[in-house]
Amino acid sequence: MLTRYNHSTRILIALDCIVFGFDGEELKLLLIKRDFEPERGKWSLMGGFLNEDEDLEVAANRILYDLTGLKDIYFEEIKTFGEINRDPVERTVSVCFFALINIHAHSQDAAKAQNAFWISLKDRPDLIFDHSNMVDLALERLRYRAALHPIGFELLPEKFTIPQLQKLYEAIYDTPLDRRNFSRKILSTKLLIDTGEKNENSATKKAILYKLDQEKYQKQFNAFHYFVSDFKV
Amino acid sequence: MLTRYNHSTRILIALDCIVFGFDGEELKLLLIKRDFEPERGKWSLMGGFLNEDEDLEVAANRILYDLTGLKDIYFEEIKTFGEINRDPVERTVSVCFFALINIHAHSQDAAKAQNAFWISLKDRPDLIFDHSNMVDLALERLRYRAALHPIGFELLPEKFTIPQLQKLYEAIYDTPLDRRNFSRKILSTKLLIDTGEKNENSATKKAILYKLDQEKYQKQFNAFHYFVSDFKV
DNA sequence: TTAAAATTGTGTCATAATAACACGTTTTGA
DNA sequence: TCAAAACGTGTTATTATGACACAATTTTAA
Repeated sequence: MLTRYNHSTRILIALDCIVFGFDGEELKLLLIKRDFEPERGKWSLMGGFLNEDEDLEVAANRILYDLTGLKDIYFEEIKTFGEINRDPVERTVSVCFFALINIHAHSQDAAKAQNAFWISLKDRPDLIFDHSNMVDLALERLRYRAALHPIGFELLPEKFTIPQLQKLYEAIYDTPLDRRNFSRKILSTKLLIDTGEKNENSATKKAILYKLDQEKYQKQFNAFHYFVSDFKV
Repeated sequence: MLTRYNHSTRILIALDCIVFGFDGEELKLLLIKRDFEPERGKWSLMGGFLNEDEDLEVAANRILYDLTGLKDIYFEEIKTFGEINRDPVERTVSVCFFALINIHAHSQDAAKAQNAFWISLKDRPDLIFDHSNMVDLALERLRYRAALHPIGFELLPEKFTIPQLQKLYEAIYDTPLDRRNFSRKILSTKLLIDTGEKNENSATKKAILYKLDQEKYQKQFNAFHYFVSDFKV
């Protein structure tokens, strides 16, 4: 009986995560200002290595927890990056994923401990290694998925208004949307529950606060469509 | 300057591939009857290990070439499987992908050398490790992608008829489709070019043979939609 | 030689979804 | 109290979709 495979190379496995947030106006990334080697002082994605005694999915959750203090974050694997020289220190294969969080609900202490900062997508700096490619792919995938599934809600607080939701979609697709058609389309999904409350922060007419119908969200995850001109990708 | 990462575990990286084919009636898988250890005599996916001096994508192409004798096969990464005990021999992380090929265009010698056989999806045997989960996920992903992008053509010969294309979609989604609406929808994409030839194999009215407009295929890859009841997933 | 059977190509129609656009309401503050 | 800004809902024309009918082609058998 075999106990190991012979003639094969063991390689470091990393995980790198694109964390998206939304501040009400712009889509943002939670990036790390590195105060450790290699590439100290440069910007990178949050990442880590897969441990010997750890499932890949568990490792992803660990890395997200260390960054945000949150558990059960919504995330999707995007792609595994495996070019020979993508990491100049040592051959490393990286499993890349994106996560969506409520920008106001994570731990400031955790972010500080990782030296993490929210950066607008439009202002994003160069990132180390192939991390900029990862962000490009993550944004593309976010647009793809958000057009087909109601994952945008993961970026909003529990209670939100339709105009806030529209601003989110406009940020994701970097395009203006018609207020009236957007409202009709979103309401037709029956995913929103009127909380009876209104947005008291508004300086003009206060918009209705809705929350997500969690049961329908699960059921209709695959039935939701919000095409924005064939994804604009 | 660092030359290696310390305190991290190096792990075997495998690649496993689900190869789909279409015989005109049914969707099929190219599976390996293992004549090597571990799990000799059982069925598995085609796979292999990532080499030290090899890009991940190059490795995928190598594995597909060894199995089919073909280069430039259409394939998509699905997911990286990384549970601790998924391979009982040794901790192995597997990058899983699916490939689409013309069932009649690959090398019989290559298949014979790998002990590979076409098996109908409906008759598929139990597979080793987590390979059955991989096939489940691959089928789901194929349905998802084929509803949004014209990848089904990768499973057909260069020249094909609309009824053949319809049978392919019916096999992918395991559901009957209306002949007239299907034809209208496919022709409206303008992706098909009438070759002027007809299918001489038919015992009744000979259908028009079309070929794919390669230029439009590239351009409209993201604009093609063929929803079948919200993917039925 | 012709009629039946199988299959293909094209057309119609009612309904649903979408995009473009208008109007009235609420709220604050000048 | 009235103007400005933002919100909620409605209308209409166009397009897409699903359900369905009919005529044309080809082989086979009467």
